[in-house]
Amino acid sequence: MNTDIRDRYEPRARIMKALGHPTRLFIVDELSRQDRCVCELTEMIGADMSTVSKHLSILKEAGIVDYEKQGTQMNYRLAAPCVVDFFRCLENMVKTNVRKQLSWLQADSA
Amino acid sequence: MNTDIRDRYEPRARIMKALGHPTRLFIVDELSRQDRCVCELTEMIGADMSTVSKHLSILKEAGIVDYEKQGTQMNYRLAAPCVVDFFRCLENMVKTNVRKQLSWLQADSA
DNA sequence: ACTTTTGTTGGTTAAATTACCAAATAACGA
DNA sequence: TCGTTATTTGGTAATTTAACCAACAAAAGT
Repeated sequence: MNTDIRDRYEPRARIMKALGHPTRLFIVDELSRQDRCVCELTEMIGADMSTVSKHLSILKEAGIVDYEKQGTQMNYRLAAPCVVDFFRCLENMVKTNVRKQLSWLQADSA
Repeated sequence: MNTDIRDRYEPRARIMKALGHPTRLFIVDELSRQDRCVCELTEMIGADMSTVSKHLSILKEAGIVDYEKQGTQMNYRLAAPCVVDFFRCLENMVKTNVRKQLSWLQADSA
């Protein structure tokens, strides 16, 4: 692949990739409402804490979240609120996709 | 992992994941300027045409692009222009990340 | 009909991702 | 100091992704 293109788009791709997992998308959504520690997020998500911690480090690495140590807890917060602006676009796309799938189903049964 | 969360966020995550690759990000950027056939994109990207075709099918599956057959060519176009609105946010994040890395480097050398 | 151009699909292989458990680290409180 | 709570890191196995080549399909021109 063209090296220029890779180098130019790779940093942006890394951010998108960080958002490309349901758990991490949930975390961003939740942090847009209020700051949370790892234990709270782990409780909500229902996975191993080490798994959640790794998801958070991916988001941190991408510059999407940041944290602050408070006692024994790590308080995570949204560092790039602009990502949430994109969620409305995503939701519309999901709706469009579902409508499309529905129309395929109806076409098949006809 | 909590099944509800997965089911709720998975469709949105799939769209983000589709955008999480430098080649696909380039394609979206290029299609935001003008429609292109697979051969043109392949030429610009410099990868195997089958590779580019597969990238396009991932973007199509996510509802990000659409195509129209014109003779022997497939003309791809951007189906969800709102994704491009997010690019400015991405660019700012990349800049912030680079600044942060720079400050780490300076802190190390000090 | 035959060839060329344009694209997609299947197969294979290497690399990346994800989840869990176990072990290590750090701050607190008894 | 010792044990507890909160969190990260390392290791491992299963799954997914991505790239190439080869084979197939469709439209166009000769």
